[in-house]
Amino acid sequence: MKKEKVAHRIAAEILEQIVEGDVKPGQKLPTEKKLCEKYGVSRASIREALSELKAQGAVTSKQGGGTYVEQAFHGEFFQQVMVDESNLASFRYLFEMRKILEPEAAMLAAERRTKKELDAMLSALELMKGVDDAESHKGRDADFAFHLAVMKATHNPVMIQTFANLDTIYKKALALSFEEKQEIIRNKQIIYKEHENIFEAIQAGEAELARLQCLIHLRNVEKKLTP
Amino acid sequence: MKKEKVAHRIAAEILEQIVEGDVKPGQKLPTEKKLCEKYGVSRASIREALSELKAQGAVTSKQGGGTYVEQAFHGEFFQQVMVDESNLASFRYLFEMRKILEPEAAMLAAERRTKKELDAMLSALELMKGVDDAESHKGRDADFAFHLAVMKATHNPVMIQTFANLDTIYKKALALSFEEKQEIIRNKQIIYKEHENIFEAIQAGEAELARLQCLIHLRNVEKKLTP
DNA sequence: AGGTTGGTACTTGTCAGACAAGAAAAGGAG
DNA sequence: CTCCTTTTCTTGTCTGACAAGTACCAACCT
Repeated sequence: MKKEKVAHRIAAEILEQIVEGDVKPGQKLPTEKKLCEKYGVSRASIREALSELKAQGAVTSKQGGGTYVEQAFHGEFFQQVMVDESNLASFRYLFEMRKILEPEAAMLAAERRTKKELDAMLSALELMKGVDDAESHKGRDADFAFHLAVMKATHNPVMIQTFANLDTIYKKALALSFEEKQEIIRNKQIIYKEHENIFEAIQAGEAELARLQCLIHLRNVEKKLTP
Repeated sequence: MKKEKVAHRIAAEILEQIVEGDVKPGQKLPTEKKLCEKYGVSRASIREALSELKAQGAVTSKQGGGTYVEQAFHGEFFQQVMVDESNLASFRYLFEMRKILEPEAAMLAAERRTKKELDAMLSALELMKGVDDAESHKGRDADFAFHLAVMKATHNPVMIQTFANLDTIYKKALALSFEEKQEIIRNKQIIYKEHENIFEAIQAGEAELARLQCLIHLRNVEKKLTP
Protein backbone atom coordinates (compact mmCIF):
# COMPACT_ATOMS: atom_id res chain seq x y z
CA MET A 1 0.00 0.00 0.00
CA LYS A 2 2.45 2.58 1.19
CA LYS A 3 5.62 2.63 -0.81
CA GLU A 4 8.43 3.57 1.49
CA LYS A 5 10.86 6.07 0.12
CA VAL A 6 14.48 5.11 -0.38
CA ALA A 7 15.80 7.72 2.03
CA HIS A 8 13.49 6.55 4.80
CA ARG A 9 14.43 2.93 4.26
CA ILE A 10 18.12 3.76 4.51
CA ALA A 11 17.58 5.87 7.61
CA ALA A 12 15.89 2.89 9.23
CA GLU A 13 18.74 0.58 8.23
CA ILE A 14 21.41 2.89 9.61
CA LEU A 15 19.40 3.42 12.79
CA GLU A 16 19.12 -0.32 13.22
CA GLN A 17 22.87 -0.66 12.94
CA ILE A 18 23.26 1.93 15.66
CA VAL A 19 20.72 0.26 17.91
CA GLU A 20 22.21 -3.11 17.18
CA GLY A 21 25.54 -1.82 18.41
CA ASP A 22 27.49 -2.08 15.16
CA VAL A 23 28.32 1.60 15.52
CA LYS A 24 28.57 2.70 19.12
CA PRO A 25 27.88 6.16 20.58
CA GLY A 26 30.72 8.57 19.89
CA GLN A 27 31.98 6.57 16.94
CA LYS A 28 32.14 7.84 13.41
CA LEU A 29 29.80 6.69 10.69
CA PRO A 30 31.15 5.86 7.23
CA THR A 31 31.49 8.89 4.99
CA GLU A 32 28.58 9.83 2.79
CA LYS A 33 30.52 8.65 -0.23
CA LYS A 34 31.01 5.19 1.23
CA LEU A 35 27.38 5.00 2.25
CA CYS A 36 26.45 5.82 -1.34
CA GLU A 37 28.42 2.85 -2.59
CA LYS A 38 27.21 0.59 0.20
CA TYR A 39 23.52 1.21 -0.46
CA GLY A 40 23.84 1.94 -4.15
CA VAL A 41 22.05 5.29 -4.06
CA SER A 42 22.99 8.87 -4.71
CA ARG A 43 24.43 11.23 -2.15
CA ALA A 44 21.19 13.21 -2.03
CA SER A 45 19.32 10.19 -0.68
CA ILE A 46 22.03 9.48 1.85
CA ARG A 47 21.94 13.07 3.04
CA GLU A 48 18.16 12.91 3.30
CA ALA A 49 18.44 9.80 5.42
CA LEU A 50 21.12 11.33 7.62
CA SER A 51 19.13 14.51 8.12
CA GLU A 52 16.27 12.36 9.37
CA LEU A 53 18.60 10.80 11.90
CA LYS A 54 20.00 14.20 12.80
CA ALA A 55 16.52 15.52 13.54
CA GLN A 56 15.91 12.45 15.72
CA GLY A 57 19.00 13.28 17.69
CA ALA A 58 20.72 10.04 16.74
CA VAL A 59 23.71 11.58 14.98
CA THR A 60 25.45 14.89 14.45
CA SER A 61 27.59 16.05 11.56
CA LYS A 62 30.55 18.38 11.57
CA GLN A 63 31.39 19.97 8.28
CA GLY A 64 34.68 18.50 7.15
CA GLY A 65 34.88 16.24 10.17
CA GLY A 66 32.41 13.47 9.60
CA THR A 67 29.17 12.17 11.07
CA TYR A 68 29.14 10.78 14.59
CA VAL A 69 26.65 8.83 16.67
CA GLU A 70 25.40 11.04 19.47
CA GLN A 71 26.92 10.22 22.84
CA ALA A 72 23.70 10.39 24.78
CA PHE A 73 21.58 8.61 22.21
CA HIS A 74 19.64 5.77 23.76
CA GLY A 75 18.37 4.03 20.70
CA GLU A 76 16.64 1.38 22.74
CA PHE A 77 13.73 3.68 23.54
CA PHE A 78 12.81 4.44 20.00
CA GLN A 79 13.18 0.82 19.15
CA GLN A 80 11.00 -0.38 21.97
CA VAL A 81 8.16 2.02 21.33
CA MET A 82 8.31 1.42 17.62
CA VAL A 83 8.11 -2.31 18.03
CA ASP A 84 5.27 -2.26 20.51
CA GLU A 85 3.31 0.25 18.52
CA SER A 86 1.89 -2.48 16.38
CA ASN A 87 0.87 -4.35 19.48
CA LEU A 88 -2.30 -3.67 21.43
CA ALA A 89 -0.20 -3.91 24.56
CA SER A 90 0.90 -0.39 23.79
CA PHE A 91 -2.51 0.81 24.96
CA ARG A 92 -1.83 -0.65 28.36
CA TYR A 93 1.56 1.05 28.54
CA LEU A 94 0.11 4.30 27.37
CA PHE A 95 -2.73 4.35 29.87
CA GLU A 96 -0.49 3.34 32.72
CA MET A 97 1.42 6.50 31.94
CA ARG A 98 -1.67 8.65 31.47
CA LYS A 99 -3.14 7.46 34.76
CA ILE A 100 -0.01 8.66 36.49
CA LEU A 101 0.35 11.95 34.69
CA GLU A 102 -3.09 13.33 34.01
CA PRO A 103 -4.83 13.04 37.38
CA GLU A 104 -1.97 14.99 38.94
CA ALA A 105 -2.20 17.47 36.10
CA ALA A 106 -5.94 17.87 36.72
CA MET A 107 -5.09 18.61 40.35
CA LEU A 108 -2.63 21.32 39.40
CA ALA A 109 -5.07 22.62 36.80
CA ALA A 110 -7.74 23.08 39.45
CA GLU A 111 -5.33 25.30 41.38
CA ARG A 112 -3.88 27.29 38.49
CA ARG A 113 -6.51 27.46 35.75
CA THR A 114 -7.36 30.83 34.25
CA LYS A 115 -10.40 31.87 32.27
CA LYS A 116 -8.54 31.24 29.04
CA GLU A 117 -8.11 27.53 29.71
CA LEU A 118 -11.62 27.11 31.08
CA ASP A 119 -12.92 28.57 27.84
CA ALA A 120 -10.79 26.15 25.85
CA MET A 121 -12.22 23.23 27.84
CA LEU A 122 -15.76 24.49 27.27
CA SER A 123 -15.37 24.82 23.52
CA ALA A 124 -13.88 21.32 23.42
CA LEU A 125 -16.94 20.07 25.27
CA GLU A 126 -19.18 21.85 22.77
CA LEU A 127 -17.34 20.16 19.92
CA MET A 128 -17.73 16.84 21.64
CA LYS A 129 -21.46 17.30 22.05
CA GLY A 130 -22.01 18.20 18.41
CA VAL A 131 -20.03 15.35 16.91
CA ASP A 132 -21.91 12.95 14.64
CA ASP A 133 -21.12 9.29 14.18
CA ALA A 134 -19.88 9.65 10.62
CA GLU A 135 -16.74 11.50 11.57
CA SER A 136 -15.15 9.70 14.45
CA HIS A 137 -11.86 11.48 14.07
CA LYS A 138 -13.58 14.70 15.07
CA GLY A 139 -14.59 13.11 18.32
CA ARG A 140 -11.02 12.14 18.96
CA ASP A 141 -9.82 15.63 18.15
CA ALA A 142 -12.31 17.12 20.60
CA ASP A 143 -11.21 14.65 23.23
CA PHE A 144 -7.60 15.60 22.67
CA ALA A 145 -8.44 19.31 22.75
CA PHE A 146 -10.09 18.90 26.15
CA HIS A 147 -7.27 16.99 27.76
CA LEU A 148 -4.79 19.39 26.21
CA ALA A 149 -6.64 22.34 27.71
CA VAL A 150 -6.44 20.67 31.12
CA MET A 151 -2.74 20.11 30.66
CA LYS A 152 -2.22 23.69 29.55
CA ALA A 153 -3.94 24.88 32.71
CA THR A 154 -1.00 23.53 34.69
CA HIS A 155 1.13 26.19 32.94
CA ASN A 156 3.97 23.69 32.92
CA PRO A 157 5.51 23.53 29.44
CA VAL A 158 7.38 20.32 30.21
CA MET A 159 4.15 18.54 31.07
CA ILE A 160 2.41 20.01 28.05
CA GLN A 161 5.13 18.81 25.73
CA THR A 162 5.12 15.37 27.31
CA PHE A 163 1.39 15.12 26.80
CA ALA A 164 1.80 16.08 23.16
CA ASN A 165 4.35 13.30 22.73
CA LEU A 166 1.96 10.82 24.29
CA ASP A 167 -0.72 11.88 21.85
CA THR A 168 1.60 11.10 18.97
CA ILE A 169 2.07 7.58 20.28
CA TYR A 170 -1.67 7.30 20.94
CA LYS A 171 -2.54 8.18 17.37
CA LYS A 172 -0.07 5.68 15.96
CA ALA A 173 -1.52 2.97 18.14
CA LEU A 174 -5.08 3.93 17.20
CA ALA A 175 -4.24 3.83 13.50
CA LEU A 176 -3.41 0.15 13.91
CA SER A 177 -6.56 -0.87 15.76
CA PHE A 178 -9.67 -0.09 13.82
CA GLU A 179 -12.44 -1.01 16.18
CA GLU A 180 -12.35 2.30 17.99
CA LYS A 181 -15.27 3.91 16.23
CA GLN A 182 -18.14 1.81 17.47
CA GLU A 183 -16.81 1.57 20.98
CA ILE A 184 -16.33 5.25 21.46
CA ILE A 185 -19.46 6.44 19.71
CA ARG A 186 -21.65 3.96 21.53
CA ASN A 187 -20.55 5.38 24.84
CA LYS A 188 -20.65 8.97 23.77
CA GLN A 189 -23.01 10.04 26.54
CA ILE A 190 -20.99 8.48 29.32
CA ILE A 191 -17.68 9.83 28.04
CA TYR A 192 -19.16 13.28 27.70
CA LYS A 193 -20.47 13.23 31.24
CA GLU A 194 -17.07 12.23 32.58
CA HIS A 195 -15.40 15.13 30.83
CA GLU A 196 -18.01 17.43 32.24
CA ASN A 197 -17.29 16.16 35.73
CA ILE A 198 -13.61 16.88 35.31
CA PHE A 199 -14.36 20.33 34.01
CA GLU A 200 -16.64 21.24 36.87
CA ALA A 201 -14.13 20.13 39.46
CA ILE A 202 -11.40 22.18 37.84
CA GLN A 203 -13.66 25.18 37.47
CA ALA A 204 -14.63 24.96 41.13
CA GLY A 205 -10.99 24.70 42.08
CA GLU A 206 -11.48 21.39 43.87
CA ALA A 207 -8.11 19.80 43.25
CA GLU A 208 -8.63 16.42 44.86
CA LEU A 209 -11.99 15.93 43.19
CA ALA A 210 -10.50 16.83 39.83
CA ARG A 211 -7.79 14.25 40.36
CA LEU A 212 -10.33 11.56 41.13
CA GLN A 213 -12.66 12.37 38.25
CA CYS A 214 -9.76 12.29 35.84
CA LEU A 215 -8.59 8.95 37.16
CA ILE A 216 -12.08 7.47 36.88
CA HIS A 217 -12.39 8.73 33.33
CA LEU A 218 -9.08 7.25 32.25
CA ARG A 219 -9.92 3.91 33.83
CA ASN A 220 -13.19 3.75 31.94
CA VAL A 221 -11.68 4.71 28.62
CA GLU A 222 -8.92 2.18 29.08
CA LYS A 223 -11.44 -0.52 29.87
CA LYS A 224 -13.24 0.19 26.60
CA LEU A 225 -10.10 0.19 24.50
CA THR A 226 -8.51 -2.92 25.99
CA PRO A 227 -11.10 -5.64 26.39
CA MET B 1 30.56 31.00 17.90
CA LYS B 2 28.40 28.46 16.24
CA LYS B 3 27.68 29.22 12.62
CA GLU B 4 24.21 28.02 11.89
CA LYS B 5 23.76 26.21 8.66
CA VAL B 6 21.53 27.63 5.96
CA ALA B 7 19.17 24.66 5.94
CA HIS B 8 18.66 24.86 9.69
CA ARG B 9 18.01 28.58 9.53
CA ILE B 10 15.36 28.12 6.85
CA ALA B 11 13.76 25.26 8.75
CA ALA B 12 13.47 27.57 11.75
CA GLU B 13 11.96 30.33 9.63
CA ILE B 14 9.37 28.05 8.08
CA LEU B 15 8.56 26.55 11.47
CA GLU B 16 8.05 30.03 12.87
CA GLN B 17 5.61 30.82 10.10
CA ILE B 18 3.69 27.70 10.99
CA VAL B 19 3.68 28.50 14.70
CA GLU B 20 2.80 32.09 13.93
CA GLY B 21 -0.25 30.85 12.07
CA ASP B 22 0.68 32.10 8.59
CA VAL B 23 0.24 28.55 7.35
CA LYS B 24 -2.38 26.64 9.27
CA PRO B 25 -2.59 22.87 9.87
CA GLY B 26 -3.82 21.02 6.82
CA GLN B 27 -2.82 23.79 4.46
CA LYS B 28 -0.28 23.43 1.71
CA LEU B 29 3.16 24.99 1.85
CA PRO B 30 4.58 26.76 -1.19
CA THR B 31 6.28 24.42 -3.62
CA GLU B 32 9.97 23.77 -3.21
CA LYS B 33 10.66 25.85 -6.27
CA LYS B 34 8.90 28.88 -4.84
CA LEU B 35 10.66 28.45 -1.51
CA CYS B 36 13.95 28.46 -3.40
CA GLU B 37 13.15 31.85 -4.89
CA LYS B 38 11.77 33.18 -1.62
CA TYR B 39 14.85 32.36 0.42
CA GLY B 40 17.36 32.65 -2.39
CA VAL B 41 18.89 29.21 -1.91
CA SER B 42 19.08 26.01 -3.90
CA ARG B 43 16.52 23.27 -3.83
CA ALA B 44 18.92 21.00 -1.96
CA SER B 45 18.91 23.33 1.03
CA ILE B 46 15.16 23.68 0.94
CA ARG B 47 14.77 19.93 0.88
CA GLU B 48 17.19 19.61 3.79
CA ALA B 49 15.13 22.12 5.75
CA LEU B 50 11.87 20.38 4.89
CA SER B 51 13.25 16.99 5.84
CA GLU B 52 14.10 18.43 9.24
CA LEU B 53 10.50 19.58 9.64
CA LYS B 54 9.26 16.22 8.41
CA ALA B 55 11.30 14.42 11.02
CA GLN B 56 9.86 16.76 13.66
CA GLY B 57 6.38 15.80 12.54
CA ALA B 58 5.53 19.34 11.49
CA VAL B 59 4.86 18.61 7.82
CA THR B 60 4.38 15.71 5.44
CA SER B 61 5.09 15.54 1.73
CA LYS B 62 3.31 13.58 -0.94
CA GLN B 63 5.26 12.95 -4.10
CA GLY B 64 3.62 14.98 -6.81
CA GLY B 65 1.07 16.41 -4.43
CA GLY B 66 2.90 18.98 -2.38
CA THR B 67 3.93 19.54 1.21
CA TYR B 68 1.31 20.04 3.90
CA VAL B 69 1.34 21.15 7.51
CA GLU B 70 0.44 18.20 9.71
CA GLN B 71 -3.11 18.35 11.04
CA ALA B 72 -2.24 17.50 14.59
CA PHE B 73 0.89 19.58 14.83
CA HIS B 74 0.88 21.78 17.90
CA GLY B 75 3.85 24.00 17.33
CA GLU B 76 3.28 25.87 20.56
CA PHE B 77 4.88 23.13 22.62
CA PHE B 78 8.21 23.24 20.90
CA GLN B 79 8.12 26.98 21.10
CA GLN B 80 7.33 27.06 24.80
CA VAL B 81 9.93 24.58 25.94
CA MET B 82 12.58 26.15 23.75
CA VAL B 83 11.95 29.57 25.19
CA ASP B 84 11.90 28.49 28.80
CA GLU B 85 14.98 26.38 28.44
CA SER B 86 17.19 29.37 28.95
CA ASN B 87 15.29 30.21 32.12
CA LEU B 88 16.03 28.65 35.45
CA ALA B 89 12.28 28.28 35.91
CA SER B 90 12.57 25.26 33.65
CA PHE B 91 14.09 23.38 36.57
CA ARG B 92 10.90 23.91 38.55
CA TYR B 93 8.79 22.68 35.64
CA LEU B 94 11.05 19.72 35.12
CA PHE B 95 11.03 18.62 38.74
CA GLU B 96 7.29 19.08 39.07
CA MET B 97 7.05 16.54 36.29
CA ARG B 98 9.70 14.23 37.72
CA LYS B 99 8.05 14.26 41.15
CA ILE B 100 4.87 13.04 39.53
CA LEU B 101 6.39 10.44 37.25
CA GLU B 102 9.33 8.88 39.05
CA PRO B 103 7.90 8.00 42.46
CA GLU B 104 5.13 6.08 40.73
CA ALA B 105 7.70 4.48 38.50
CA ALA B 106 9.73 3.44 41.55
CA MET B 107 6.57 1.86 42.91
CA LEU B 108 6.02 -0.16 39.75
CA ALA B 109 9.71 -0.99 39.65
CA ALA B 110 9.51 -2.50 43.11
CA GLU B 111 6.80 -4.84 41.86
CA ARG B 112 8.26 -5.76 38.51
CA ARG B 113 12.05 -5.50 38.76
CA THR B 114 14.16 -8.41 37.58
CA LYS B 115 17.76 -9.25 38.38
CA LYS B 116 18.88 -7.52 35.21
CA GLU B 117 17.62 -4.12 36.30
CA LEU B 118 18.82 -4.54 39.85
CA ASP B 119 22.29 -5.20 38.48
CA ALA B 120 22.08 -2.09 36.36
CA MET B 121 21.16 -0.05 39.43
CA LEU B 122 24.04 -1.54 41.37
CA SER B 123 26.62 -0.77 38.73
CA ALA B 124 25.28 2.78 38.52
CA LEU B 125 25.74 3.08 42.27
CA GLU B 126 29.29 1.77 41.94
CA LEU B 127 30.00 4.39 39.30
CA MET B 128 28.55 7.05 41.54
CA LYS B 129 30.73 6.01 44.46
CA GLY B 130 33.93 6.08 42.45
CA VAL B 131 33.42 9.46 40.82
CA ASP B 132 36.03 12.09 41.52
CA ASP B 133 35.41 15.81 41.68
CA ALA B 134 37.27 16.61 38.51
CA GLU B 135 34.75 15.02 36.22
CA SER B 136 31.32 16.13 37.30
CA HIS B 137 29.70 14.98 34.10
CA LYS B 138 30.48 11.42 35.08
CA GLY B 139 28.50 11.90 38.25
CA ARG B 140 25.57 13.11 36.19
CA ASP B 141 25.87 10.16 33.85
CA ALA B 142 25.85 7.76 36.78
CA ASP B 143 22.82 9.54 38.23
CA PHE B 144 21.03 9.22 34.91
CA ALA B 145 21.99 5.58 34.58
CA PHE B 146 20.48 4.83 37.97
CA HIS B 147 17.17 6.57 37.36
CA LEU B 148 17.04 5.02 33.91
CA ALA B 149 17.50 1.57 35.40
CA VAL B 150 14.61 2.25 37.76
CA MET B 151 12.47 3.39 34.87
CA LYS B 152 13.41 0.33 32.83
CA ALA B 153 12.32 -1.87 35.69
CA THR B 154 8.75 -0.76 35.06
CA HIS B 155 9.00 -2.54 31.69
CA ASN B 156 6.86 0.21 30.24
CA PRO B 157 8.43 1.54 27.02
CA VAL B 158 6.23 4.63 26.99
CA MET B 159 7.46 5.66 30.42
CA ILE B 160 11.05 4.87 29.48
CA GLN B 161 10.84 6.99 26.36
CA THR B 162 9.24 9.83 28.28
CA PHE B 163 12.02 9.73 30.83
CA ALA B 164 14.61 9.86 28.06
CA ASN B 165 12.91 12.95 26.67
CA LEU B 166 12.98 14.58 30.09
CA ASP B 167 16.68 13.90 30.34
CA THR B 168 17.24 15.71 27.07
CA ILE B 169 15.51 18.78 28.48
CA TYR B 170 17.39 18.38 31.75
CA LYS B 171 20.74 18.40 30.02
CA LYS B 172 19.88 21.48 28.00
CA ALA B 173 18.84 23.29 31.15
CA LEU B 174 21.98 22.18 32.99
CA ALA B 175 24.17 23.42 30.17
CA LEU B 176 22.82 26.90 30.81
CA SER B 177 23.36 26.98 34.57
CA PHE B 178 26.96 26.42 35.54
CA GLU B 179 26.88 26.28 39.29
CA GLU B 180 25.91 22.64 39.42
CA LYS B 181 29.34 21.20 40.07
CA GLN B 182 30.02 22.50 43.55
CA GLU B 183 26.49 21.92 44.74
CA ILE B 184 26.31 18.34 43.64
CA ILE B 185 29.81 17.30 44.59
CA ARG B 186 29.55 18.85 48.05
CA ASN B 187 26.53 16.73 48.80
CA LYS B 188 27.85 13.61 47.20
CA GLN B 189 27.46 11.50 50.32
CA ILE B 190 23.86 12.48 50.93
CA ILE B 191 22.83 11.98 47.33
CA TYR B 192 24.49 8.60 47.26
CA LYS B 193 22.70 7.51 50.40
CA GLU B 194 19.35 8.52 48.94
CA HIS B 195 19.94 6.46 45.83
CA GLU B 196 20.89 3.54 48.00
CA ASN B 197 17.65 3.88 49.93
CA ILE B 198 15.65 3.79 46.72
CA PHE B 199 17.56 0.76 45.52
CA GLU B 200 17.03 -1.19 48.73
CA ALA B 201 13.30 -0.51 48.71
CA ILE B 202 13.01 -1.67 45.12
CA GLN B 203 15.14 -4.72 45.76
CA ALA B 204 13.00 -5.63 48.77
CA GLY B 205 9.88 -5.18 46.68
CA GLU B 206 8.46 -2.59 49.04
CA ALA B 207 6.51 -0.46 46.59
CA GLU B 208 5.20 2.24 48.89
CA LEU B 209 8.59 2.73 50.52
CA ALA B 210 10.25 3.00 47.11
CA ARG B 211 7.74 5.66 46.12
CA LEU B 212 8.48 7.67 49.24
CA GLN B 213 12.26 7.40 49.02
CA CYS B 214 12.17 8.50 45.41
CA LEU B 215 9.97 11.48 46.25
CA ILE B 216 12.27 12.51 49.10
CA HIS B 217 15.29 12.25 46.85
CA LEU B 218 13.75 14.38 44.13
CA ARG B 219 12.69 17.02 46.65
CA ASN B 220 16.22 17.27 47.98
CA VAL B 221 17.84 17.47 44.58
CA GLU B 222 15.37 20.11 43.51
CA LYS B 223 16.09 22.13 46.64
CA LYS B 224 19.79 22.10 45.81
CA LEU B 225 19.33 23.10 42.20
CA THR B 226 16.79 25.86 42.78
CA PRO B 227 17.85 27.97 45.72
C1' DA C 1 -25.93 16.12 -18.85
C1' DG C 2 -23.02 13.07 -16.08
C1' DG C 3 -19.44 10.15 -15.44
C1' DT C 4 -15.23 8.20 -17.42
C1' DT C 5 -10.97 8.48 -19.67
C1' DG C 6 -6.96 10.39 -21.19
C1' DG C 7 -3.45 13.85 -21.54
C1' DT C 8 -0.81 17.72 -19.78
C1' DA C 9 1.30 20.59 -16.51
C1' DC C 10 3.03 20.58 -12.02
C1' DT C 11 5.38 18.75 -7.72
C1' DT C 12 8.14 15.86 -5.06
C1' DG C 13 11.82 12.03 -5.17
C1' DT C 14 16.18 10.68 -6.93
C1' DC C 15 20.30 11.04 -9.60
C1' DA C 16 24.86 13.13 -11.21
C1' DG C 17 28.67 16.28 -11.02
C1' DA C 18 30.81 20.42 -9.28
C1' DC C 19 32.69 23.86 -6.06
C1' DA C 20 33.10 26.03 -1.25
C1' DA C 21 34.06 25.63 3.73
C1' DG C 22 35.93 23.42 7.27
C1' DA C 23 38.59 19.52 9.55
C1' DA C 24 41.93 15.90 9.85
C1' DA C 25 46.13 13.87 8.39
C1' DA C 26 50.64 14.23 6.21
C1' DG C 27 54.83 16.48 5.58
C1' DG C 28 58.59 19.76 6.36
C1' DA C 29 61.21 23.44 9.11
C1' DG C 30 63.04 24.74 13.37
C1' DC D 1 60.12 16.33 19.18
C1' DT D 2 57.22 20.43 18.33
C1' DC D 3 55.05 23.65 15.52
C1' DC D 4 53.48 25.23 11.22
C1' DT D 5 52.22 24.54 6.44
C1' DT D 6 50.27 21.86 2.91
C1' DT D 7 47.55 18.37 1.19
C1' DT D 8 43.69 15.46 1.27
C1' DC D 9 39.41 14.30 2.82
C1' DT D 10 34.49 15.22 4.37
C1' DT D 11 30.44 17.71 4.83
C1' DG D 12 27.61 21.84 3.06
C1' DT D 13 25.64 24.03 -0.87
C1' DC D 14 24.73 24.83 -5.78
C1' DT D 15 23.16 23.54 -10.52
C1' DG D 16 20.71 20.88 -13.81
C1' DA D 17 18.36 16.86 -15.14
C1' DC D 18 15.15 12.93 -15.19
C1' DA D 19 11.77 9.64 -12.86
C1' DA D 20 7.52 8.97 -10.31
C1' DG D 21 3.38 10.39 -8.72
C1' DT D 22 -0.44 13.88 -8.39
C1' DA D 23 -3.91 17.42 -9.75
C1' DC D 24 -6.52 19.50 -13.17
C1' DC D 25 -8.95 19.99 -17.34
C1' DA D 26 -10.72 18.79 -21.61
C1' DA D 27 -12.50 15.51 -24.74
C1' DC D 28 -15.10 11.34 -25.11
C1' DC D 29 -18.69 7.82 -24.45
C1' DT D 30 -23.01 6.40 -22.60
